[in-house]
Amino acid sequence: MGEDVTSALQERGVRVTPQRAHVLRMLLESGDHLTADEIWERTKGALPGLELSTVYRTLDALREAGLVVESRLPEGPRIFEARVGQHSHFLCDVCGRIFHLPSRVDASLVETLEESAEEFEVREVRVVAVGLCGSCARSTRANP
Amino acid sequence: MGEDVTSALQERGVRVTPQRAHVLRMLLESGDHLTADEIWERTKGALPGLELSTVYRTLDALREAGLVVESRLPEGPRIFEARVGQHSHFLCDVCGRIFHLPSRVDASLVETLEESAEEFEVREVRVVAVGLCGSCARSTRANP
DNA sequence: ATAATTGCAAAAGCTTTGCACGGAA
DNA sequence: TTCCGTGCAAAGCTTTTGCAATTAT
Repeated sequence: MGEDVTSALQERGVRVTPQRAHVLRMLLESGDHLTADEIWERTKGALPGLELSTVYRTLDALREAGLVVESRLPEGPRIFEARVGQHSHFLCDVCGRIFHLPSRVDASLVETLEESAEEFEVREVRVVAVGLCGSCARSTRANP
Repeated sequence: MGEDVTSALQERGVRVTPQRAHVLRMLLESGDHLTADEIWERTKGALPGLELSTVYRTLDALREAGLVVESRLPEGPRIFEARVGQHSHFLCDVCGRIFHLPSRVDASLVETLEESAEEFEVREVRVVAVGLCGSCARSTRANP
């Protein structure tokens, strides 16, 4: 598994350092959307003396290499995740959890955009939908 | 025209102050997407001693009243605009200009989302598309 | 050997907050 | 009159940067 991370970095022409390998592996294994600070908290145990500024530089490098994606929600600091192929998010108002929209939804959104916004050459679409997730909707109906 | 701004504020139960009236009128008249700092620069002439912190508090009040909308692009500070009914944006990579997507595009996006993301109750959708606007696309083709 | 990366420390940028005074309702 | 909004000053949080030592290739 550590091998995978190392070769992923090498293939992208990114110099392999313990910091980059740990951060990337943690993001891949957790599958979470995390702030730089949270990533720091979760990796500094394994990397004595790791600095938050190094986390930011590491994330920059991973993002440039296409291994990590960064997003901004309506509030709060930036969040980072391992790249998984699509980037649209659903943010639950109540529990604060972040979901990926199913990729077919993502695809339809891009399609819709490209069909109707002929003036523009779309390179990238970032969607953040906000509302109630399934479980919060159910518990809201149960305890109104 | 100043009357309109004043009554818009009153109708929403917002106390009318010169700061709030000027900021709202400027946003309405310009139709621009502006950072707090830019709003400050554009209104301080008419409002001697206006503080940037007051601009932020003013924008908070106007946003809570539903008169102003705030967005975050992939980079840079938040931007604010007078509420116009839809909020999806297209950001040109080259010239940096921000466009509103046609509202039918907005509507299709929400529709697409609600049809396909049945798990979620969507309350709000924020879209930022990034790419080339019409005029930048044309000049790129002209000077490659 | 060479160039890139890190730790450390400091600063920069954006935004919020506490308090006392002045202004709107 | 009563409460809210503002100016002013300070702090807070997130992110970036300079530099010397260290490390990957």
